[in-house]
Amino acid sequence: MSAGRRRTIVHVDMDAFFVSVELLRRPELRGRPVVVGGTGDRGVVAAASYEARAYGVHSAMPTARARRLCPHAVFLPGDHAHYAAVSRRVMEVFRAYTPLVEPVSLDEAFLDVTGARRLHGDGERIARAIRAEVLEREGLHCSVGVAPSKLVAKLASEAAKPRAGRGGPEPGLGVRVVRPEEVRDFLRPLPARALWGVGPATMARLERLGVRTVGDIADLPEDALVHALGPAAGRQLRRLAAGEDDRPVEPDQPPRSIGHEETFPRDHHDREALRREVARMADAVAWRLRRAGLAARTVTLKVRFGDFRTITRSTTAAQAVDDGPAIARAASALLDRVDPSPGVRLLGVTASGLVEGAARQLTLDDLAGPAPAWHEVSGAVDAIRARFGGDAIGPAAALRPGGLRVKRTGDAPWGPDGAPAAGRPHRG
DNA sequence: TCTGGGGTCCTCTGCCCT
DNA sequence: TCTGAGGGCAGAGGACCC
Repeated sequence: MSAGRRRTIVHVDMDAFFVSVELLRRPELRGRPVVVGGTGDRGVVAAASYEARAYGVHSAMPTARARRLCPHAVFLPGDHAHYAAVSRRVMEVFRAYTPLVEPVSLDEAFLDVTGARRLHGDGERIARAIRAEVLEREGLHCSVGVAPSKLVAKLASEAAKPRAGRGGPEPGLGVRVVRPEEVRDFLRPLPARALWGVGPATMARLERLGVRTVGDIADLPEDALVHALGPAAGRQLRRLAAGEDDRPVEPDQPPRSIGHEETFPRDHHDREALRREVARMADAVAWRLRRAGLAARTVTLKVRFGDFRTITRSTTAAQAVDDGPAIARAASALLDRVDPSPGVRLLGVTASGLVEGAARQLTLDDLAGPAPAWHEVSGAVDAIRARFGGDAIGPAAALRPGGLRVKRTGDAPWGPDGAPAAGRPHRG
């Protein structure tokens, strides 16, 4: 974006999205406290209605605590596939105004409407039109911020949101516009925690410098921030506090990693049981990779112990893969480097170093042994899942107490022991 | 009170290569 | 042949976001 051209960025944030979608299916729950999220002993709240928020329930709170705070709330497990379908339709509404739509999550997106103003009117007009259209088409409310940058547009949409009052939801502005000349005055009184990148750890360091508000950060010398937070974070925070944010709206960002992790109802101490979980998760990750047309070079195993200590172990191979057995082999070898005896609470498998799937085919064709040809097996698995659903088929290793069955060597970048079979790529 | 699951980005360290 | 500097990558961990 050229410096001379003033941008108009819109941030749309759906109000209590998961809960609102559920209420469309179950209108009899309207006006009642509703909580969507993990319903097991170790679950957390994904979304709470404004009626539930009035009792102090909020997202990321352990479900057990939410139950104590609001025992008469309705707890729903959540239906991610359905929310994703609704989200896709909402995003299509946005794209009718501009092709520059960057989804942040299922319920949030940035829009660069700079080039759409001639056709659709100024930012505020576009924001109100989008709100009205989302409500008309999907029956969902959203809050919209309009500003010259992503940071301020996001904070503006937050300022436009409804609030949870004792007597129920209190409506917000719906649309909040922050004009360029208003940016500094808008930012200064906000809590420092409102800035992108300021979480609990950074806030604790800032408090030691006497910082409470965004204005306090803007008034600090850059040296002090760099000393407290490091060069990258310190300088970035100073710029944001001054309202300087030229990050573009970027549609169609390819994923950097695809992973799957699960917290177990009870801690696992047995390596073979964990190996079966690894095989299952590797298969799930591989399926998602193939659906995205991607393959991965790096596999990371994440282990969280009963005391919440979390470690990661990763390995990188020269060739990218997208089949479950190869990813499972790599992750299983990483698992061998971990002592599960203290009790494993969570296990995760993540694929990164992603490349387009076409590059993968070359290497797999080269490396796959005469039998089985795993890309063909994977294709068959995908076809079955497409027809009968994701649970219709899975890796035998995930079911059999006998553990992961290892293929003969030479069939993938990770050998039978899980070590990269083709060596490290040339470096330097 | 007891902490999900999906991610991104940054920093630091060690290693390898030039 | 040895040594140090510097760059780049891998691996690990931390912080953060929704």
